[in-house]
Amino acid sequence: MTDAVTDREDTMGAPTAGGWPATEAEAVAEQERIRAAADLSSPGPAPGEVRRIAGVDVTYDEESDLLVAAAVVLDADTLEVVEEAVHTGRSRFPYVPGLLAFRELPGVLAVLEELSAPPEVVVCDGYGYAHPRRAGLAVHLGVLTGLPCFGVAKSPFVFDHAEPGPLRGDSSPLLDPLRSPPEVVGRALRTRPGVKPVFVSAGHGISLDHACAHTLRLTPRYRLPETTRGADGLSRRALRELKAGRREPYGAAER
DNA sequence: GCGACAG
DNA sequence: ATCTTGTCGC
Repeated sequence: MTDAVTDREDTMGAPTAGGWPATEAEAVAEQERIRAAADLSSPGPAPGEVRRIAGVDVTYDEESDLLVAAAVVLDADTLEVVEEAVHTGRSRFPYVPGLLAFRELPGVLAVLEELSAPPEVVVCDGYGYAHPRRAGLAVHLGVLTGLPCFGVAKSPFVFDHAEPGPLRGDSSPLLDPLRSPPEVVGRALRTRPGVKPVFVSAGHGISLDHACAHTLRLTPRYRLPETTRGADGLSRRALRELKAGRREPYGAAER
């Protein structure tokens, strides 16, 4: 009776504000415009040319429909936290593979506004150019903000890659198998020896080489960049506190 | 038609 | 994404 697409649209909820897409078709059309506006040729800032580098992430609560977006700005040299911000909102778009940006960006844009000054580079939790329409989260955020952005994802999504060498810094091309010949869209990068690689792709205003260099600078101890770890931790913490605060003190919640 | 599918 | 304890190892 209904296919998967219809089911997803049925879960999208109330009409959205600010011209945000209300359907998957609108979102796809918007991605075509985003792709056309992306800067994929600038080398952008290299490590050492940057002071403030930020990570952004969003955590969701299924039942309440609430979300918390977090931004953590690090000193690019020392990796110390220099600023943090959170923003609470409500989900405007469901998770649909290939349309993640429409779920995450309202919160991310809002939390970036909370910062005292814009960061010089933003690291996204997901993909950039490595996307079916070359318009992943990091591309989209970069186009909307004008900030250099790149993506570091934890899983290969729809792309292919050979196993990188075992050492930190080893990498292999991330390939889109749906193009002939397969196009290089990113890199599987080993950030810790013997540990599963991360998947880096350029977004906007920064090259893949620089994105990988930043990623290695941000991973002195763990697989994932400190920016991502910081933003993920902060958003989870903030959502947990928010839920605790909304609950009645003695479990007298239902009414 | 079916499975896969960033977070 | 989220549900979840302990456990092995540097």
